[in-house]
Amino acid sequence: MTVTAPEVTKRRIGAESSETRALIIAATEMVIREEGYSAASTRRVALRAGLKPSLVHYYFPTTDDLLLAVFERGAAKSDEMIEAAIASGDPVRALWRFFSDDSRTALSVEYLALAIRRPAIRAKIATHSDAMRKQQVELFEQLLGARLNGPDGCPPAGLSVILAGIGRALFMESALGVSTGHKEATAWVDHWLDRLLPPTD
Amino acid sequence: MTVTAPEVTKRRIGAESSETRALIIAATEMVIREEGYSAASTRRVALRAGLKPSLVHYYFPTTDDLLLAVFERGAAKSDEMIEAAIASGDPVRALWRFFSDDSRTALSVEYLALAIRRPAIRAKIATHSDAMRKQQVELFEQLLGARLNGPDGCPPAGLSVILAGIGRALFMESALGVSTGHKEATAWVDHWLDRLLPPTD
DNA sequence: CCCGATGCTGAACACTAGTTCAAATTTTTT
DNA sequence: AAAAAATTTGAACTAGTGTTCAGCATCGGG
Repeated sequence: MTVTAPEVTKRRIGAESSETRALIIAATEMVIREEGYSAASTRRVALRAGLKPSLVHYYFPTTDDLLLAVFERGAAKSDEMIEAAIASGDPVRALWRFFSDDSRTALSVEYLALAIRRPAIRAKIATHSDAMRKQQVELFEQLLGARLNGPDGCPPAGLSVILAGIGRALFMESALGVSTGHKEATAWVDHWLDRLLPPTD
Repeated sequence: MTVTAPEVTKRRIGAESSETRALIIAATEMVIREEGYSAASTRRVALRAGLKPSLVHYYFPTTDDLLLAVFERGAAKSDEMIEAAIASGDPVRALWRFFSDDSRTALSVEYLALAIRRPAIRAKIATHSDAMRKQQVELFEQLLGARLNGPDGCPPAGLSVILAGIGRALFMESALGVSTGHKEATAWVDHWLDRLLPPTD
């Protein structure tokens, strides 16, 4: 007999499919949205979800496990939105709308902050960011190919960085309460996109 | 007798001019640089400076007081750098270099994060950001006035938002470990500035 | 009907943080 | 040198966090 697995006396963990588990993830996302990632402690999350802290740890042994799960869910949602944008009639502008969407950007900024301080999570977020960018590069290449080398042109990869960067800047400054120049920056992006990709009207 | 001031039995606070005070501020900035603003606790700062926690509180009754002082010092330094950029022969590119300077951007991103979660500090940071922007708008107006309305043009306020935004994006993504498209974005900015403001060579 | 798997709870431990304050120490003033 | 003022320290209190774990509850199948 004997043999079997040399399991290290694993602790019990709640099922992936559990409703409670989903509830915890949702509550965590809310907390992050409302109070920032640094408020996303297992205890606060528990309070928010109306559960006991130890139950949170039953589903997510460590806080990193929880945050990772939350990010994964968020990333999946964001991927869906991008897919939808790409599938739309005007993918570039849809993408720009995606980048300047406050609610999404709020989370993505929190994840970024999270990544910088949580090594365990950084890799996953970095990989996802990079994959998103590459996907966009391909899209831009197909869509704008010829035009990108014109005098107003911009390599696809640069375009992606620039749109994402401006979108994030607008959001972060708004959160701070600064908005000088935002109208102008937005108008410029619109204008630029119009030259790059004349509206088909 | 009596009368005098209705002082609320104020606690004693260390002198503004104290060396220890300066040391504490410097240590705090280091901690923020190396471990992020969330690591800037009075106790960690004390450890870092080789002092006792209570001494930190002698100079800065609350953590917000400390962070505010640190920000003020940082803002002053940043103002100096901007003044230097403006006084240089090529202010716009000097400013862009300022925005893409890693070491400065690192701090400014931390301050931004700080502001979003520390109401007591938000106002000061917001005011400073706005003042910086307005100063730049003026500069761009004087410098680029005519050209800004051309087909490639951009209102000065927009230009400031865009350069700051792209600079921050490049930094944050680098910190994360993502760099796809960075070369291209940087090259595009350089190219754009060249069209807007031909190098005087 | 019992039994094991699964879900959940309470209590506890170790640790970090902010803050206060009386007392000790050092420096400055007189 | 005595007195006053400024600086520094030690110890403590409060509060929050991550995490563990033994055990209670429940529930579906054998």
